[in-house]
Amino acid sequence: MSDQRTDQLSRVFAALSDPTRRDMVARLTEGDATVGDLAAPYDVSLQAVSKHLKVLEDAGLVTRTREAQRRPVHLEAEVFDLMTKWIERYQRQAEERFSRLDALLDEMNDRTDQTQDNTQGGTAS
Amino acid sequence: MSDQRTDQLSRVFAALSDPTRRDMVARLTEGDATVGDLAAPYDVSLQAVSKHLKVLEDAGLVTRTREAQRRPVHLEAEVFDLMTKWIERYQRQAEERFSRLDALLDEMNDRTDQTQDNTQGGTAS
DNA sequence: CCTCTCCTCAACCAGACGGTTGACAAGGGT
DNA sequence: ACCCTTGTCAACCGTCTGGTTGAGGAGAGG
Repeated sequence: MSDQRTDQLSRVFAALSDPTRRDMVARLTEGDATVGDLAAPYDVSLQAVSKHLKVLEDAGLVTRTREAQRRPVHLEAEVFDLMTKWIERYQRQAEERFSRLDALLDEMNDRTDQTQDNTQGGTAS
Repeated sequence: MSDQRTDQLSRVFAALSDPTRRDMVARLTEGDATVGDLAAPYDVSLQAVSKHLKVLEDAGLVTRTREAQRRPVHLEAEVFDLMTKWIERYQRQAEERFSRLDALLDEMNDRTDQTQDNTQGGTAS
């Protein structure tokens, strides 16, 4: 299948399931940053931050280039589209089904009106 | 422990980071289903599916009601908004920064053209 | 009543995850 | 040359996770 050792979508969702990593992504929307910069706000070791960045990188959310001893981290915002597409798809489907269900219920109400006697003003949702 | 165990956004992302769970959500857009229905396509025990559903429920993506011995599972699509809002916010920010950077680079190019000559003979110390 | 269906709870296990510390590679600054 | 800054790699540790099996609760239906 299209499962290349856990697909990217899974990795993206997993990466963003950590508040610290979400925070880093938020920070990166303001511009590239070094590992040290990103580590500063948090009370964890630099190595931990390095690991977080590896997770983000493996998810394709981030790229790291080389600049002297520093490794500037850059946000790759296109990956967001992957999620948005997935979400929108099922969100839309759920809404469609919802309106179909509404229509169905309306129809059932109509039928009930025809076959059975209806109580007055029964505008049940 | 600042929030209630872990915040909902984290739980939602974590819940959707599993392909099986994403698949279940996809299936639920077509209508409510029982645990057995949901378990059928996968080669795992019913208990495992039950656990998956608990994760989805804790994330607020799903609700389970009671109907005889069965437990129909219902998708709560509103939770998607939580993610979409988060994503869109930073996606937009990243794009804005991108265009600002573009503009800045253009301006820098203009200035370079004015103040300096070309790369030739640049014995810069 | 007893049984069968549908599902959850509890215990357990292997592996992934987030964190730590220690060592060290890479590259300036002096 | 030396050292200091910046960051990664590796090993280790406690916890969470996804899976299993076994036991059992809640109803429908003989």
